[in-house]
Amino acid sequence: MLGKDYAEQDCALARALEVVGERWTLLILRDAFYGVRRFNEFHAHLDIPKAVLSDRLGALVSDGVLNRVPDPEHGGRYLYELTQSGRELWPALHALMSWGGRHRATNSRLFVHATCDAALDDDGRCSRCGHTPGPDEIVTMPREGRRSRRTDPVAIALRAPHHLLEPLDT
Amino acid sequence: MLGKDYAEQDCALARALEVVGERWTLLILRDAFYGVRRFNEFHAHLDIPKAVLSDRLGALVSDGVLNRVPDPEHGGRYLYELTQSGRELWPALHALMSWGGRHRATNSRLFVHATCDAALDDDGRCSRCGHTPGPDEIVTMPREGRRSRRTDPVAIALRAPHHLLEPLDT
DNA sequence: ACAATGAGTTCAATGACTGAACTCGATGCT
DNA sequence: AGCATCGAGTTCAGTCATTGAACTCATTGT
Repeated sequence: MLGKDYAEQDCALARALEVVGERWTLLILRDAFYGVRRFNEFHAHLDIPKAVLSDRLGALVSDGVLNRVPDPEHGGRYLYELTQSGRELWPALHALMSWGGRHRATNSRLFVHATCDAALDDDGRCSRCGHTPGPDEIVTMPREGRRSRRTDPVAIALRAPHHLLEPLDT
Repeated sequence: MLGKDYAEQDCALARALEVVGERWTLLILRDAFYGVRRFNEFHAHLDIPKAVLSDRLGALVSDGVLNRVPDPEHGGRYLYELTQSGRELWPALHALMSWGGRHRATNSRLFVHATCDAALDDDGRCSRCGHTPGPDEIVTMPREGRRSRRTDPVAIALRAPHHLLEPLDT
């Protein structure tokens, strides 16, 4: 996105969009909430050019939204994990997903409050207890009969219910 | 944004981003919530090239997020107004603004539940009654001592408290 | 020792964004 | 009536971002 800043807009939305407003960035963060942590997993699940993925991950790290940490199991590799500030993007992400699910209906996923086992409403509130859980208390799963047609390891792992933020097993 | 779609992502977020994910689009919608309705007001407040503004407004209209209606006061002119589906983007917009205000603090604005006269929290909930009002029940105003340095008519009109969705008087 | 995999970087071609100049119809002024 | 102005765009050349393919290089796996 040419000129990714909005210098003349002294507005909180413009500042937020300078961080998450570029093409692919919110999809990368969605995957991060789903538990994707490796470069190649992002690449396989997103069909994004590697150069762009590399650029976006770097920007998110320097904006403090992701952390790049050494992979304890493989020397020379790194994992990308959401920081606290990154996790606080969950409400915005969920609101956009809800809107997309309502108005551009495709296979939207279900989000469930783990401790109540009850679905979240469009405002992110648990339909049983009324609280608005953070991502660490949410389980996601495909809706009935709406499995993704993708066949990459991430898409397959996400066919089973999965706790947000927990590393995917691919 | 090259290839603005995300064809291989069968996901509600991708569908939403195909509508609101391009550069400038969410800032245009923010202005629409603030009551901006004319081409030139958008142009003056956003510092966006006219060709891009024209393209974005057209796309939002054909995506059913804005309506283009004849201006009753001026023949040959049109007004852009949020449709119902456009208004339902408010929670997503508010969530992004809250995040920007918290993590990239600049002059974020205040949003108040009109019937309670109490501020909204980061989840968009009224701090007095606990409801999550829609944009038609919200008043926005600058925070103390945080007036925008912009001098266009829209920025000036927004220095006074203003009911969302109501036409700005410029 | 050799091939394969993960995690990138480099590069040419393509497409989007920018700013300035131009158009065209509807008021507004004299 | 005639002229300038303003709103709402369109056109266009130059610049910059995105794409996809090819390349690198270190680390496993066999």
